[in-house]
Amino acid sequence: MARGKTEIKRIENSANRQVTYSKRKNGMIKKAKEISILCNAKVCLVIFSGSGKMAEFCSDSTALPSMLAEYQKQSGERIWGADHEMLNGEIERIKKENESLLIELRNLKGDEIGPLSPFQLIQIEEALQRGLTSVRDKQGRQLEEENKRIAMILRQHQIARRGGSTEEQVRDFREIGTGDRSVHMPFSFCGDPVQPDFPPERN
Amino acid sequence: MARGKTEIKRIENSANRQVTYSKRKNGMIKKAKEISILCNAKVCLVIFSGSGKMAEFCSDSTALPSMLAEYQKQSGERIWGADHEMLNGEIERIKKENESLLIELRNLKGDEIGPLSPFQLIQIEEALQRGLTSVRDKQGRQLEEENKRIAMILRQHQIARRGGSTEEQVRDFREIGTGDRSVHMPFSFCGDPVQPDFPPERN
DNA sequence: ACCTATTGATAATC
DNA sequence: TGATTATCAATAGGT
Repeated sequence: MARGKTEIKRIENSANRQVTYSKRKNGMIKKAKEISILCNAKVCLVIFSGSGKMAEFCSDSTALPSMLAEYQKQSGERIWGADHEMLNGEIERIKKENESLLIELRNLKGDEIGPLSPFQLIQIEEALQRGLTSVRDKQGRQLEEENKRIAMILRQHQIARRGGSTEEQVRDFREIGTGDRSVHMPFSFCGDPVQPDFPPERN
Repeated sequence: MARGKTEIKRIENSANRQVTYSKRKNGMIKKAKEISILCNAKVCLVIFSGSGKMAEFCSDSTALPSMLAEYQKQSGERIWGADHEMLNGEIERIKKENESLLIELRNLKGDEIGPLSPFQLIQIEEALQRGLTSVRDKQGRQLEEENKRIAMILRQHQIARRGGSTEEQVRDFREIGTGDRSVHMPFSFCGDPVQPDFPPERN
């Protein structure tokens, strides 16, 4: 604007462009400050240079979110709309999935089966029966393994007793009963649930 | 800036303030346009007058969302953060809930019980047993009701036969066997699931 | 709104 | 970058 009228067109000289950018950027920020003070206005100014560096002035930075909300309302533009709506949709979807899982789970546990039809009840019954079979089968196999382990340990101790009972081997024996019960405790040691259909020992 | 130096302080005269706002607002928007052209910069300028009316200039309105994302990244400020993060948190929470429900459901169905401890297996077994009891109890009660219904209908037909068998009454009778099976079909008519612990008729 | 004296901004140059 | 300065552009106050 000085030393010759400035045409408003892209400044081709990169250095000049950079300098002009810097000056005008400062000028705009100054003006933004001024108008916000003089006229009691709220201003939000964000500038990105050609190289992507950002500068900003905001008359009340804490109010930026609500300003943007207001902006969105007044301009009708959806700024974060796409993102936001996607998330909301996702939540709805998952919640529904959740709900149906919960219902299925309750039904399997025998709750809220009041409104179910006989046919549905039969399906649930069959599912429960299959589950029970699987679980008991698994318990049976765990039991077998435990029995094998115990048998093996006993055998070792019999051998040890014949060979000469050392301190170490006695300690080994004690560990059987004091280990992590939730993992190593044989099934047959647990309270008194409904017993599986397996004989206590098969081999 | 003209006719006397302007102090940068709130203009108390409302009319003057309004005029100055209007002029400076236009000036700023012009400057914003100019810098965006001259320096190849991206500018987003949003101004709210004291009365809340909005004016804006944005060098590339379609790019506003990504500009705001960039703004958020560079400034570290959370623009839409509160809302957005809340939604994300919600999604995470529900997904976890979902996952655990799914695992529980699978376990009840006898799937993926490989890594479970004997103790866990017992709990599942008990849950299944309880569910089975509930379901069969329910089936038993449904069966009773069905039996009562059938008994009642038969009794009506016996009465009808004594009184004089009309066409309508015969049609009624046929409907018993062709109705919606999933709702009205007595349990005892269904395939051959494991039978409930109830006798076919109690009263 | 328009005008214009004046101030403020800034392009060119160093 | 920063300072200088000749110019141009913006605008305050009046109409």
